[in-house]
Amino acid sequence: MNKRPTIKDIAAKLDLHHTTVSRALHNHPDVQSKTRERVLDMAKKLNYQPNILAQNLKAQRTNTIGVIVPEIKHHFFSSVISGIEEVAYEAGYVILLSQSNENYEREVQNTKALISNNVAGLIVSISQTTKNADHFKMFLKSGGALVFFDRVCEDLEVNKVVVDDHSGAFMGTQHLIEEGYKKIAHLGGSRGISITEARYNGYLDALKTQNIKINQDYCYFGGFHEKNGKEGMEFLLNLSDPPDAVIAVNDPVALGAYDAIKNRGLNIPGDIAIVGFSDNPICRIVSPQLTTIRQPTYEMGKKAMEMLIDQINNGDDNLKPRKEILETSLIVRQST
Amino acid sequence: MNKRPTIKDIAAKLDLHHTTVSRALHNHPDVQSKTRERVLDMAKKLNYQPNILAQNLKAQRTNTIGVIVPEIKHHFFSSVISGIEEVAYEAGYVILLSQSNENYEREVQNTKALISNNVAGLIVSISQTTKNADHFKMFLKSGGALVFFDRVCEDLEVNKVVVDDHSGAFMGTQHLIEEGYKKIAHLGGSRGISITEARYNGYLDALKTQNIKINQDYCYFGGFHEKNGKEGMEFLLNLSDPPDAVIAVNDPVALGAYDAIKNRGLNIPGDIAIVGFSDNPICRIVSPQLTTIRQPTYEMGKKAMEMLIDQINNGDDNLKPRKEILETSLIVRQST
DNA sequence: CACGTGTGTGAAAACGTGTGTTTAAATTAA
DNA sequence: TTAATTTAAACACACGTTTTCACACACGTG
Repeated sequence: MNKRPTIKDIAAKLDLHHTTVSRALHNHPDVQSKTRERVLDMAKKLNYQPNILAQNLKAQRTNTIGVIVPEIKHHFFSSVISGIEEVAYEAGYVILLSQSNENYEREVQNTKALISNNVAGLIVSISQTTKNADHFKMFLKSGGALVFFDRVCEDLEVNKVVVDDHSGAFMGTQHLIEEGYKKIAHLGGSRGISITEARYNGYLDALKTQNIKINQDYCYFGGFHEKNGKEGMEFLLNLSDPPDAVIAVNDPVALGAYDAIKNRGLNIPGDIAIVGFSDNPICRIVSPQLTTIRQPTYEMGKKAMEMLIDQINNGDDNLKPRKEILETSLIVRQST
Repeated sequence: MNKRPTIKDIAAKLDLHHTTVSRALHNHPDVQSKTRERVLDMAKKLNYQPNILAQNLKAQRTNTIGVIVPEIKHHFFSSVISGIEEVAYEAGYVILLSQSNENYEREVQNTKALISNNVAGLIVSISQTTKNADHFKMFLKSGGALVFFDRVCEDLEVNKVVVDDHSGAFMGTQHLIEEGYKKIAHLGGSRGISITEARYNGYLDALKTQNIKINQDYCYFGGFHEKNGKEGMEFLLNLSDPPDAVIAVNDPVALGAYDAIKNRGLNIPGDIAIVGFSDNPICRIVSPQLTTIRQPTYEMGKKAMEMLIDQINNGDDNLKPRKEILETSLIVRQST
């Protein structure tokens, strides 16, 4: 259990001052090349690794990025995290990950914990139950760098990365209209969440553009999980005049709808067509393969991290925050 | 951009010494209850959050756990991470996440970065290309706490959490035998990786127990991805006497095999039966639904974190490391 | 010889906390 | 009343690092 060596240990071995060692390790010009070599050799020999804690305390910043997502295990989020980590790695940052489990209190706890850990910045997709942004405001007030992705806090003036939810839902709905479906329903997410509203509006606008009357019974709002989709679809099927097509707020919800439809012995897309949202890998595997709106998840993570790094480096407080909108694309498969 | 308040700020406002503030915040008995209250009030008023960096530097330990996985976006890993995070959160730890992308050099880099960040412990599933454990030995030598999960380093004497891979593959193979399949093949992972070997041996032993001759042509070793499964299955189908059943090293590989089989216009399970390994949610959604060996992924993460915390708290160096083996179960669906 | 100019190194302070020890005041015991 | 004890707060130092400043020495120049 020999402790990690420090620059003082190196200094002692070489009969130098630890200051000199510090300089040697940083290629400071004031240190003789011969001395530098002795230091570097000894550092390697002792397997010296700098104590980042001490470095950070001294420098008053860290190489750590906090990430808060609702649920790690969802493909969408883990894929975004993957993108974040990739860029973070390149840039010498390391990510502190936590999940809110869609729970507001836990999101607040996580935020505080990450702030306490002096993260250089925060990348967040907010939980379904979060209606209040005080914990983020607090972070911003103390000069923190924050980027939201996907589920953003619309009324907070910070950098955001989203996909073009409106246009995605618009495309999906339009596709259904073009395919000749007349009674198009929408399985939405939790009300008040940015993506729920944007996708709902995309759906509405596509119908309006084609002068199709909007039937409020066809607009169901549940949540983002499979079971919400199943419940919603059951509700729709129980209507006296059930829809012949559905566009869902995301793929899990669409697959929940699959369940409900198959349970009734109905056929997709014969009886009911379905469009998902995200292009989860499952889409290609289910039968019939699910038509969906592809979101560039990995790119989203990369973009979010790039924006954050940019913000950290050019900490210009009065810089107008940007909202990066990534394009979605319609992937037509067998379910429509 | 007002800086975060420190105990010194609180002390200055109350005309106290910062150490008194420190003690007040920690309920030290040497501080008057009236003083303590004043301190707590001021702390709340200034929205004081302790600087964990400084605390950790002082205490020579952190509340940070490093996690290294091959790829975050894989359901298996993200689900394990979810379990890790859950227990970590309960215990006041926070996780530093990095991915090796199945690349040995990157795994080494990640390990070093995490060590530099003074993690209290490390939870690792090693990359496909890792044949050398020097980076972990280095960590252990300096007293680090390490737990491996799933893909473990067999020759390192540390805590491990694995599923009973042998018994899982045994069950799966036996199930195929019982269903009457005679020509059972195995699509394995990368040679040398613990789970590859354990599952392969489970397959072999099941055949031996039933006195079924082992055909080396039926044992293909690729990797852990879908494309490896597809390639492997194509190889098997090209044999002069192709198998009538396959047990794969994991679900993605099994699904890759699906691809190859469907491309040939063959029927599952009519022409070829398939058994996967993991019980990825996709299994229930593909058609035909995939028979698989369920691994308790979430529990695996929880268990790994619990073991790690245990090790950190009872830092008994001469404690014999444990190998926790979680039970697998056979989930019979439509593919067999 | 006095001066300035580099050059390589050491000394000290700082980042925010926590702990062991000391001091001053308040309380109790003799 | 004085000494002994308890209490509450302050002080000094440390964690590992970086940085500012100062110093010692060698060198060449006027």
